Order: sequence, then C-alpha cells, then structure tokens
Amino acid sequence: MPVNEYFFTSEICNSTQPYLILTDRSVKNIMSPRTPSKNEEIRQESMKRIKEAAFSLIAKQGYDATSIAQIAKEAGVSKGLMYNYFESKEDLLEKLVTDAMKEGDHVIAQLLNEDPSITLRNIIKWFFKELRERPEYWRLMTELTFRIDKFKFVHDMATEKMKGYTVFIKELLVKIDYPNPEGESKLVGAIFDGIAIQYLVIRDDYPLVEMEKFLIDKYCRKK
Amino acid sequence: MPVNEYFFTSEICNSTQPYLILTDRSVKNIMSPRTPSKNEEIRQESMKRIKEAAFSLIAKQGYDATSIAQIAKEAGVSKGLMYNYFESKEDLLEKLVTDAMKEGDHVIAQLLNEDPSITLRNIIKWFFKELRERPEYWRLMTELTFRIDKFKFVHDMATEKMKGYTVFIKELLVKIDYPNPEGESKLVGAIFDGIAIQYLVIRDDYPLVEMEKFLIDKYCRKK
Amino acid sequence: MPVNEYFFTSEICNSTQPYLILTDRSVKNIMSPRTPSKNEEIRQESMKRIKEAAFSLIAKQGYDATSIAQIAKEAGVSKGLMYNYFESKEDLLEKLVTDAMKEGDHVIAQLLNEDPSITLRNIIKWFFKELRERPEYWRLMTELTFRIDKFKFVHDMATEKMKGYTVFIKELLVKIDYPNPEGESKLVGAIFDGIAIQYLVIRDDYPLVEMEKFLIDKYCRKK
Amino acid sequence: MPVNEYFFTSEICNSTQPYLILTDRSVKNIMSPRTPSKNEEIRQESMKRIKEAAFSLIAKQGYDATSIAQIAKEAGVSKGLMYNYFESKEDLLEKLVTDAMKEGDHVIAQLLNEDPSITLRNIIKWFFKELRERPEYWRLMTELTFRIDKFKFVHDMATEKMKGYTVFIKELLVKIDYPNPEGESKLVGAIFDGIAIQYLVIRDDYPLVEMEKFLIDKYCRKK
DNA sequence: TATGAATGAGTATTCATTCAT
DNA sequence: AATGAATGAATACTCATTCAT
Repeated sequence: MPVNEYFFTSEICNSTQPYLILTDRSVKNIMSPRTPSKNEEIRQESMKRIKEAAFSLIAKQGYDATSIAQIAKEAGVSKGLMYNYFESKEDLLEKLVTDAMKEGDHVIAQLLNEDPSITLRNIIKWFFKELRERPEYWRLMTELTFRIDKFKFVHDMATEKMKGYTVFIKELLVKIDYPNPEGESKLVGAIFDGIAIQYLVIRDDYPLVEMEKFLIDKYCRKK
Repeated sequence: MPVNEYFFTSEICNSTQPYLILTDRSVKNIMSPRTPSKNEEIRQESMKRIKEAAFSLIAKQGYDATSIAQIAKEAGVSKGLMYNYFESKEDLLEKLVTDAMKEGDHVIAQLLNEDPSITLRNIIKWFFKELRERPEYWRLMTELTFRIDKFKFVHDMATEKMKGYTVFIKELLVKIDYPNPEGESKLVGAIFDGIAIQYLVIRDDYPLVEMEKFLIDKYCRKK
Repeated sequence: MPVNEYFFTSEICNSTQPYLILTDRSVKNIMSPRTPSKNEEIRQESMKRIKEAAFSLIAKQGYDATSIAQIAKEAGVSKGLMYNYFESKEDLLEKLVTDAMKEGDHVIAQLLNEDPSITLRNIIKWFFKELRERPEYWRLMTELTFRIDKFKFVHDMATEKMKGYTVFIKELLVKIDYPNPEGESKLVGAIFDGIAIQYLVIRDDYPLVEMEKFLIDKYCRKK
Repeated sequence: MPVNEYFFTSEICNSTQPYLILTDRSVKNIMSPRTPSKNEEIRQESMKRIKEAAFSLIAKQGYDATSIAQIAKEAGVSKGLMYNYFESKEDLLEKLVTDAMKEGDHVIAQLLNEDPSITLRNIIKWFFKELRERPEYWRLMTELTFRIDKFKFVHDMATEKMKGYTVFIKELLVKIDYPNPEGESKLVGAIFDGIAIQYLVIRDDYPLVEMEKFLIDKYCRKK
C-alpha cells in the first residue's frame, strides 16, 4: 500500500470543504486560521456534546420538560451555539431519534439463521439485549410515538417498523409450524411492546430474565 | 404502556364522593348566608365541572398542552376558583387520576364468576370494551406513566396495581389448570399492555376484534 | 323625563356582561367580587396606559426599535398584561393606528363650504393643523407606510385615503377654474406629502407658517 | 421623505476611493508576505464586495431585517472580516450612506447649463431618472431618514443638503423670472419629496411620466 | 365563594459581536 | 488578512399562580 494513502484520513476525505488542496495559501495558513478539518473536528465535538446532553435529558424528563437552556448548560455550551447546529428544538430531536435508530438498524441481518427457531431466538435475545442496553432510547421513542400530533415523523417510523417486523415474525412461525401464526405473530408484537413498557416503567422490579427464558421456551422449543 | 395496572386495586371502593361528608370545617361555617350543605353542594358541582373539563382536555391534548385558562373556560369557572379546590395544576391531575382509578375498582367485582374461565373471559372482554369506550383515558394514563420524574404518583399507583393484578390472573390460571401459570400470568399482563399501546397508537388500523377473539380462544377455552 | 333614566349610564348599558341585572346574587356581591363595569373601567384604564406608552415610544423610536418590555415598563404594567389586551405586538400597533385614524376621520365633513375656495383653504389649514398637533402620529404613519411587506394594513389604508383625497381636490380645482386640475390635484397631493415629510424630519427649522400662507395664496385666491 | 436633500452637497467630489492612498500604516507593514499595495488592493476589493452586498440587501429588506451573517454570505466573506473594515453594523450603514451621497454629488455639475431653464429641466429629468433607476436606494434613504433617533447622521446630512439645494433652485427661479422664487423653491423641494414618496409607496400605479411632463411644463417653459 | 386583572419567571429563538487560530 | 465557532443579551410571547375585591 503506497505511503500516501496514510495522508488521506477518513476525516479529510469526508470533508466537504475543498480547502485542503495544498496551495500556497493553505500551506501558509493565511486564508484560513483553522484548517477546515480542524473546524469540522470542533463542530463534531460540540454537536456530540449537545446531542448527548439533549438525549440524556430528554430521555429522562421528556421533550417538553427539557428546555434548550437546560441542554446547553448540561452540554457546557451557550444557548446560541445550539442554533449553529440545529435549526430548532424539534430538529435536534429529529436528529437524535434518527441517530438512535441508525444504531439499531444494522443488526437484523446478523440475527438470521437457516434454522427459523434459532432466528426467532436471536430476535428475542436481541430485543431483551436492546432493552437492557438502551432503555432510555426506548423510553424516549415510546413517549414520542404517543404524541402523534406533534411528532408525526416518529410515529410514522415506528408504525412502519412494526409492520415489517410482524410480517417477519409470522413467516418464522409458519416455518416452524407454530399453530395460528397469523394471530400469534400479532400477539408476539404485543408481547414485545408490553414487556418493553412494563420494564421501562418499573425497571429493576421487572423479571426481565425470567420473561426472556419464558418466551424462548414458548416459541423456540424444538418439537 | 402499563394499562392493565389500572384495572385492579387493593383499596376497594372508597367513597368516590367523600367531600359530601360534613366536616368540622363546613359545620362551623354557619355565618355564611348559605347553609353549609348548600355550600358543599356548590363546591361539589364546581369541582365536578372542573374535573370533567380538565379530564377531557388533558386526555385529548396532553398535560402540558392544556392550560389552566383553557380548563377554566371549558368548565365555565374562573381561573382563580380552580385554586380553591386544587393546590396546583399538578394536584388537579393527581386527583383526576385517582378518581379514574377508583372508577375502575368497582367493576372488577362484577366480573367475578364461580367458573374461573368465565371470570377470565369477562376480564378480557372488559379490557377490550374499556379500550374501545375510553381510549383517551388510557392514552392519558399511558402518557403520564411515562413521565416518571414529573408524575411519580402515577408510577407508584401503576406499579402497585400491576402486582395485585398479576397475582389475580395467576390464581385464575391455576384454577383452570393452564400450564406455567406463573410465567403465563406475567405474559398476559404484557399482552394487555402491548395490545393497548398498539391500539392507542395506530387506532383504526389495529385488529382489535381479531385480537379479542384470539385471546379468549387461547386462554378461556374449556379443555 | 322619568327619573330612572339616570340609572342607566352609558357604561352600564354598553356592558356586555349581563350580571348587572339586580338579583340577590349581585346585590350581595357574592358572585362577582368586582362589578363588571368596575372591571371594564380597570381594563380601559390599563389599555389606555399601554396604548399611550406604546404610541409615544413607537412614534419616537420606530416599531422594531421599541420592545414590548420597554412599553410595559413605560406603561407601568407587566409584560404579561399586554397580552391580556393585545394578541401580539403587531395587533397592538394595528389598534394604535386605527385609533389614531379615527381621531382624524370625522373632521372632513366640517371643512366643507359652499364656496370651493374656502373648502380648499379649510383643507389646507386642517392639514397644517394636523401636522402641528399630531406630528408623532404622522411620523409613525409615514414610517409604517414604507414597510409595505410587514404592515400591509397601513399601506392599504394610506393608499385608499390618498386616492379619495386626490379626487376630492381635483373637483374643487375644477369648480374654481384652476388650470389643469388633473395634474394640479396630483401635484397638491405630492406637495402635502412633501411638506409633511420635510417638516417631520427637520421640524422646528421648517417654515411651516410660510408654506401654509404660500399654499393658500397660490390655490385659494379669489380671481 | 426628504429625497432631494441627497442630490446636492457642499463638499464636492472628495475622492470616493481614499483608501488607496498609501498611508503610514500600510507602508510600515513590510514584514507581510504581501506587499503593502497588494494588501491594500485586497482590502479595497473585500470592502467593495461587502458594501455592495450590504447595500443591495439593506435596500431590499431594510436595515433591521438584514443580518450581518446575510451580508457576509452575499459578499462571500466571513462574518469576522466585516469587523476588520467596519466597527459595527451601524458604522457600515453610515459608510454606505456617505458613499451613496457622494455619488450624487458628481452628477450635479453635469446638469448645469448656461440657460437656467435648461438646467432646471435637467435637474427635473435627472430626478425622475434616479427614481426609476434606483428606487431601492431612495427607499432606503427615506426609511433611514425617518429613524432620527437611531440614525442621526442621516438626518444631519439630509438637512444640510436640503438647505443648499433650496438655495440653488431659488437662484434658478430668480434667473428665469419665476414669480415668488423664495416660496416656490421651497415648494419644488416639497414636490420632489412628495412625488418620490408616493412613487416609492405605490410604484407602478403612480403616474411618473405624467408628473415629469407636468413639472417641466410648469417650471421650464420659456415665456 | 368567586372573579379576573395582574404578575413574573419561563420559553424558544435571533444576531451583532468577539476571539483563538 | 481572514475565519467561523462561540457567546450572551435581547426578542416576543406563554402561563401557572396570586390577590384585591
């Protein structure tokens, strides 16, 4: 691999700014006091701090109850800076949700197995793992989903995901000859939501481990 | 969305109208041009109108989006009067929720039957009936439950109810020799909550009738 | 005239509230802590103070440069109160302008005379009188008229008034056989605006008296 | 709206580009990798672009509605750079207005003719030409003039120009034996301002051509 | 008991200006 | 000379709550 490959970090390559082309001006740092990549770094850092602060506060307190001032304080930046990166409070929320969804998006493919029972078990396990690892995210999504009028984008995302997922479960149940797969797949959907909700509300008192075992035993047992 | 939690309570049937009992305060107040009982009547009437207005508005719009001014207008009273009866907006909400929960308590007794299968069927039917008839109420309870930090009292009520309820279902399942009653009763709890939340979000697109039949068939069939 | 006529002041009769009908309740002042007319009085007083403060500040500084906070402070009320009476800052402005226009509306009829020369002289005199007595109002109107995009209502009012007025002048000039009444009436319109503008800007240094005499001499001299 | 004030000035033809003269400051700055004159060239270029962007935006949208960020973007420079050349947003405006006034100064000389009637006709024609070609500029000047408290410098410039101008017109009228030149010159000033303001407000509906002919016919006809 | 005028702390958002680089 | 991330004071507006009557 030629040495010069090292000169092109992903950061530089992704830069949307053309200034890094080496000209007299950029070499002498006359035109630009900070390099564009340095600036981008600063931007990303600030954005990240804002997003993290916003996410944890909104997930804990809810969207309305969390003020821009509070987020800025938590993130250690000024209120004004938030509007360099996000058009509005709602735009910030949308980016937060989109980010969080992306995190979970890639996994499904890895859960597939030629044995449908195992696929189903993987899904169940993944669901409980998500619940344990990102409870705040699911709490937030649930809250937002309930506010259809205000956050249609969340509601739409959620509804669509739910449909695709129910179909998928049904096909698995068909393959493993589970009785009444049509109704049962809808039931499984409700069970997932129900467990999530109860866990998100009562948390440590909820028998998450027991329920996980129970579900796997109920739906993934080899006949 | 813990919905089923609200169906059962340990404190059975406290008077829903305790204010009519003549307390020291109202008895003493005899210099008033109105008799104490007349006064109390007026109080009850005003309170009722405020609660009704508050409930319907909050259920429709959410707690934050509903202002005291709006409630007062809908109830046909002044803003100031509201603070004669309720210490704050949050206190009003608490009394609203408490009332609504008490209403649910009465019903349970009527669902009992010497045949546990029939009792269970009655419960399932009542659950779906509630969902159809008072979706706003359940939406409100769900919304509030998710705002733990702000409305701890709802969370506590919900958790307590859920426990009592799970025990009750378990006993029914034991009586009808349903396999694994311990886990299954928790599952039924999750199913109720799951169905409720899905229905409350997607409404008309949700197969409520189908799910009701499916559940009755699954849990109440005589072997 | 029957004595009871004296009981119905205009204030009471105009009240939109029916409470003044003498019933036990209103006599004993149980239902309403302040009489509706007293309330209306308070409202009018507050409104007046806000309007006066707003008018003088906006006329002096311009609309944008005058903040709600400033107006409230000048009026000696809280910011919040302003929104009891006016829907927005712009609504306040609109009411201000409408009020000011009303003040000047009635006069025209009184300027008419069977001798068109005298009518014209009356108009010219009235114009200079207005300029002397309400310069802030005309300054404000001029400023606002220039901001078509934002204050279309002012622009429309102004344009309409100008048209009617030009036609009126033309007819007068026709009657007094002034040469070229069509063009001359438009010129007179421009002259009025021009004098107003110059006076409103340089004020005391402007030869208002001299111009008034000059105009009367030029246009109202008996042939 | 004092428009005509900007047409004449006492300080005739200061260099419109005084910055190109090498000052002590730029001469000394020899450690720079650029020559001082090269630097100065860059300065001039940047300043010019900023001024042009600022002028067109402010003329179109008004002073308050135009942000520094917008100007910088339009000019293709950074916000920070603006503060190298202008102390503040208001300072930028002041320089803009001063520049624009100077531009007007040059023209007058070209309008002069040994025949005073022709000079007057030239002035009238030039006035209407300006109005047609640069209405935004005149709109801006008018807007600013009316904000005395905020932009006193505009007011002062305007007042001074008006005086010089009135004297000039008067002398022309004297030469052509127009009756009452003292009053009539002031009237012409008012007429210019009046026509300008009416045209700037109602634009296409204003009979600009008709008024131009009418004025020339009225004031420049050889007897 | 009942009213509603009044308050003031709170909200999201904007923007001229600063300053490290 | 030039940049643009960052600031913070200012903006219009909202609303739960108080209190004189």
